[in-house]
Amino acid sequence: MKIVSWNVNSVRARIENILEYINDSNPDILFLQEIKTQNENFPSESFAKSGYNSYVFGQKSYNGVAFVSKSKIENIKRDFIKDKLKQSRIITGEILINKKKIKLINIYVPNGNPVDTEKYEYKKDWLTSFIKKIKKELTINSNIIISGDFNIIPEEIDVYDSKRYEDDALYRLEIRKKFRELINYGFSDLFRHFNKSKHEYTFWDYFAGSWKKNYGMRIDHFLASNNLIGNVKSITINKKPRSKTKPSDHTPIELEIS
DNA sequence: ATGGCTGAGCTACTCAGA
Repeated sequence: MKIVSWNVNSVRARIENILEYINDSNPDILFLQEIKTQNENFPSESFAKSGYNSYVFGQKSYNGVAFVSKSKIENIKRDFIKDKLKQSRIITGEILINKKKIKLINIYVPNGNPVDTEKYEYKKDWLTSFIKKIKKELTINSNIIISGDFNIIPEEIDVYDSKRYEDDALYRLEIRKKFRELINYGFSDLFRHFNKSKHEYTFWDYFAGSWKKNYGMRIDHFLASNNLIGNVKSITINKKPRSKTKPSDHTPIELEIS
């Protein structure tokens, strides 16, 4: 089974690119973030034509997450945590892989910049609530996949110039510690697990020729509960969609699991 | 090496992203 996570930076502005990606890559499930639209304007019909069901937690203009899936996803929920600002940032569901019930958690973590504002506090609080809920969730179901745009650069090798980001909400030590805390509850950062020293990125700014210069960062992640690592066939960052015209600033990360 | 792109909502310009 191929599961893909992609911050598309507007599902409507990106629909042609996404459909082309689906046609090329044939994913079973897409975790989308930053769909930037309300449920009623989500292009479910376009995905249906390609054979996919849509499960949407939208919001006007900003944020928004969705699952797009060939098979049905059960037990869809949009209230995994109580979001203080009522932003649409998490959708969860359940699937069966090899008769194992797997909890799917699709997240779009707040950016948090600039750091001396309430935006940063919101990010910290959000992560605190999320981690607390995950800890609780592990007592119910030990098979969990968390994926999405974490807006966290886990380590120095995950950004082209870490010095520049030391006081940035994506790389501040305090934020990276939250990521470590989550991992320490029993998850693996799958890309890093299978690529111990690779410098690969999932995001490049639109401006200043960032893509051409490879000034990127790895902020989109697949976390799997440790008991699922043996089921992972591959984890790949697919840079092709970032090179297309009218691209998202993020590129898909692809998980093969059986 | 910051905000010089980009998108939404709206239809002039702000807000947001990272």
